[in-house]
Amino acid sequence: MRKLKESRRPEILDAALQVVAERGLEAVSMRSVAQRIGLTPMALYGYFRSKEELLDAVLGRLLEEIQPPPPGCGWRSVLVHLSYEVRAVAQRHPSVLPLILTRPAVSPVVLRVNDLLYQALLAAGVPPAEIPRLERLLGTVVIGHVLSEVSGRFGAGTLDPAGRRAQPGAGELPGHEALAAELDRPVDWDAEFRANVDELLDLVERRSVAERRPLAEPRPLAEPRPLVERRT
Amino acid sequence: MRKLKESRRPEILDAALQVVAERGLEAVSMRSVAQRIGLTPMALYGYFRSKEELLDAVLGRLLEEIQPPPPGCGWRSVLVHLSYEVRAVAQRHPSVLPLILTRPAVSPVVLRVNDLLYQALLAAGVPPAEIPRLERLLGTVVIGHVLSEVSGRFGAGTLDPAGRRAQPGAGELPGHEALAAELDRPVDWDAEFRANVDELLDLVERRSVAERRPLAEPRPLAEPRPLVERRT
DNA sequence: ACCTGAACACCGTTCAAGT
DNA sequence: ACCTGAACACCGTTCAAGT
Repeated sequence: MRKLKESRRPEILDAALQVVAERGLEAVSMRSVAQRIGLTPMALYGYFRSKEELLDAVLGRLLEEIQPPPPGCGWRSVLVHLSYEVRAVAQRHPSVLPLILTRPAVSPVVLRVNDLLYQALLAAGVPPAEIPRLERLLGTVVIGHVLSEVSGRFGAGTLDPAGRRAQPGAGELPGHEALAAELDRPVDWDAEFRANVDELLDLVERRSVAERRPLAEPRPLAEPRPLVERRT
Repeated sequence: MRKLKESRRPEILDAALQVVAERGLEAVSMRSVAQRIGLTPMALYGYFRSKEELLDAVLGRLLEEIQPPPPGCGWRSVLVHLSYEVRAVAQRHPSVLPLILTRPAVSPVVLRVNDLLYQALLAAGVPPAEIPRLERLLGTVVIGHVLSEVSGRFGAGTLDPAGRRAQPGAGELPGHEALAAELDRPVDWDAEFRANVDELLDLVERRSVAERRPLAEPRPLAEPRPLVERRT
């Protein structure tokens, strides 16, 4: 297990992100990434042990874009802020997202975001025994929503709602019929995301019984990244 | 756009599922699936237009394992039942799951499950304007939880909680410290899943104001599949 | 109607070698 | 210390042909 080089890692990750942005996640290959910065595919193996590791690092690189909440926020604003940040990062890099539920995210940034969540739930007065579960539920809802929105599960293909209802093999769909008017309405995803987060935070609030705990001042979530000249 | 053959589709899907079960999702290739039933890779293109289409069909095949709720259930039991069914299917085929959030699921089964959800929410007395969002939220939580559980996001790699806290580059983690006792406890995922579903259904119940609507008797969700002899 | 064979343009990764 | 070149064992898919 050789030691990995560090020097050009950021440059390589940027190249990978460019490939994803321009040609999609499946276009990312050791060959395509290497080519973009004038290297042989094999050169990348000095920096990452495998393609998997490279992709994990790409995901970590994205999460570093998450901004910490502004100082002086209450627990609820902290949670709202972080949810919106995650969604914003996701919308900036839609094609990379499928990685997030497929690969375990163990970068230091994830840990620090989780820590902010824990602190906020403590500050909300949630009993400690309930906090890990509520933190996971919150994360699941935020990530699940964002992923569904960005990668097609909500879209349900190209069929409009009416067409979907009339699909062959579907048979009788009394629920769809009763809700036809609602289902044909276009969806405001921004509003839906806000409503979901809000409702979950109500749920959190209802769980709080204990005495509240003060929130620490937030600090930057990631080290400032080294600057890299791009050769495009 | 040629018409696709039907005859041996079930046989091919079974072969694909066997490959996934034995060697994982990445081992599924036109070559490996074809080989398992004594065909040339090219023969599959008579039944599926591409590997993508084959994988979509595999996902559809899984969803057909979902059992409809027993007759005479109240709306709440219907929703609980369906959540547990989805989780059970997921646990039976863990490696196939990543497909579910990556590919839009438009099989007739999805439609019929959605329809049961709509009917249950109507029966619960939720105002129609709220139902599509709540249905999506429910789906997101169930699928998100199951996926996280099965494909590693909750696992967070091989590090135990204590080891994770001590990771290099993590810095100060006051939230983790305050919750150390809780975080070191092993998690009962069954209980956590039940608690999440329960809490969401409470949330649904709090949304119900209108007069309730009777539930129709549930019917089978999928046609019984044609029998296929396996040649192993 | 259903399937095969050869070919094309790709993959990730190993190993030994080059400066 | 950092990178290259050739090679291996794979991919999905097209096209023309075979029975």
